[in-house]
Amino acid sequence: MDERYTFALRKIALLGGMDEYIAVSSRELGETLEMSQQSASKRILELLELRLIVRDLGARKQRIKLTAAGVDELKKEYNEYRRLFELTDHISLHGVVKDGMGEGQYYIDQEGYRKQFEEKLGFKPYPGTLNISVDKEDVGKLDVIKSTAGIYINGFTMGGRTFGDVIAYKAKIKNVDCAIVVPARSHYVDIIEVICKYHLRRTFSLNTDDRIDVKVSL
Amino acid sequence: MDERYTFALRKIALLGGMDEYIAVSSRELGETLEMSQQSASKRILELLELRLIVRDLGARKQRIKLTAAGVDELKKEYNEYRRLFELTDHISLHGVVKDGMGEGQYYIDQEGYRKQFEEKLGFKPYPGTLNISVDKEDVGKLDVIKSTAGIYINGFTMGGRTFGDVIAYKAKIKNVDCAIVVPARSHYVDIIEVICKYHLRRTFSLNTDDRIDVKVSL
DNA sequence: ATTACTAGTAGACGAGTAA
DNA sequence: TTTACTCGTCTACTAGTAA
Repeated sequence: MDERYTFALRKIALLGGMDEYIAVSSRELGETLEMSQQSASKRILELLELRLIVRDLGARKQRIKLTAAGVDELKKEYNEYRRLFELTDHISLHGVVKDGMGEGQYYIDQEGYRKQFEEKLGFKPYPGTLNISVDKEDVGKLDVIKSTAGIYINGFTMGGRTFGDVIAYKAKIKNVDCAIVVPARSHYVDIIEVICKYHLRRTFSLNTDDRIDVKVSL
Repeated sequence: MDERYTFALRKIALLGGMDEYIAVSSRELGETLEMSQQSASKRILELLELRLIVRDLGARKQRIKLTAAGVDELKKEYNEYRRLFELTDHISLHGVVKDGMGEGQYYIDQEGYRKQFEEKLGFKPYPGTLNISVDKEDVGKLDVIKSTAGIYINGFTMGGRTFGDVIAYKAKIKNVDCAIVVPARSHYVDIIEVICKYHLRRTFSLNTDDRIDVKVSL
């Protein structure tokens, strides 16, 4: 991907073209890209050809918008910047305590997981998980966390029931060692489950909807 | 700034050249930039000329590193991406309560600031500021906040003493309206001052080093 | 191996202009 | 006003090669 294209995409996005169609003449785009109207017009044609933008060529003024592919290009570059500026040795997730349905305990208690947690994490988890609803603005950080290695916990079958692979990431809540656990094959999640040697709710006197921070190690 | 340069800077940074000197031959750089050895060599000379990188030209292999100016260029672009992907209608700053030296009160009490606060923010600030040491990982967000408009508070001279321009940004702490205040011509800061109608320390029973979140509106 | 010069060239750009 | 064609220029690139 030529940086000329991502540059143009970024500037179009900054003009608002990521969410909806925006009216931008080739002259205007030329100004923001610091090039002539002719070159900007050509750039638009190139981006259209690459299917990075779509256009609604009205009578007076064209309206353009990034396609999903165009947004993906920008996300790719954004993630490069995150690697440069955000990742130190941990990522902080902010959120609020939520009620689990008790299914956390059911999973943790499974011998197939339990043994691996002890072996690979170095602590015997308290039976039950602390559920945290991650702030909307921090949900993207989960992608970054998932792009790192983590500790692979193999799934198993037990009495005809299948328990999938999960990945654990070592973490801390106020200096207490714990781990967040996510399904290996998971889509979008905004609730994380935290396991710990201690009963976290009791240890920190947490109530539902209390704010809490989790520092995930990388 | 030509996107060709920031592209090269970003790739060098991803190779580790943001923190320390890295050994990269012009051939290698050419590979990562998808260009010839000759062009990569030229690009390096250009970046050197612009003082965006520095070089230690050893006998066998050159070692290069981004300068502060080079890192700033990347930060600028990073902030553009943050605006695209992170910013909804607010930015959350996380940090801990710190002791001010009482100078907050001294400034707030100045009639020159006081009147403008009341007029432009819509509340009469409690005399005194809450100082918050922003988490290291959130300090970068201050740049993003500063890149937005904010509410300009003009400086003034009073008894031979000059009080500089400051910028206020409306914010909330746990749903209580407040504002963060930063000097208009400020360098790097990691402590923010919060003003509010109420005495925040008392209202929220805050002690020094307590964790706290501030939601800055955009 | 390196880095980086010179020379030649492909292509990106802008001016002029049509629709 | 728009968008976008053709065409001439100029520049950013690569190949060849020196040090």
